[in-house]
Amino acid sequence: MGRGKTELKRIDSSTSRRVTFSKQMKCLLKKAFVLSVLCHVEVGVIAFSSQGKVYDFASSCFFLSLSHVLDYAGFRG
Amino acid sequence: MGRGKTELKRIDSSTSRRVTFSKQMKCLLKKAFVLSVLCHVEVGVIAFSSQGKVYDFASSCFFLSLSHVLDYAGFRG
DNA sequence: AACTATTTATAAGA
DNA sequence: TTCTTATAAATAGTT
Repeated sequence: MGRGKTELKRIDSSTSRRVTFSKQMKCLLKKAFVLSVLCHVEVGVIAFSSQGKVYDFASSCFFLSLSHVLDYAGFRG
Repeated sequence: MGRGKTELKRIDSSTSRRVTFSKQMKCLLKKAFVLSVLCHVEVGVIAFSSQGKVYDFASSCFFLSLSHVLDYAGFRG
């Protein structure tokens, strides 16, 4: 989106990649939230940035927190 | 988006709710995929429709499949 | 299940 | 860099 289509490939510049991640991650979480409300469904999103920071959204306590689920299941580190 | 802003509340009509879910879910999964490629990060999305159907995306085998992770962790049914 | 007017997201630019 | 803006993408209501 924005000024000109972009290729579907890893962004080379680490600075651009971080900026894009920050912007798109925010919107992804928002969209998951909106979807869960409008359609009354359970939605969970989780992502790990290259810095190892976790970003997540879970629509209800059913998921507790997806990151916690992953911890519980031993799927991180 | 679309013709007129919508309220951030559950869509009453079950038909509209299903149509909206189908449309938005598709885009949510696409956005997660695009984010994972552009920014080279691990992303996972999972949702359960009111019909109990699972929709998910996982950027790599690190997640295996989020739905499998949840099964493994005993977080479904 | 396609279309389209409008909103939302965002890539570049300032 | 934080804000702006032109453009792409998503989408609500319509056909």
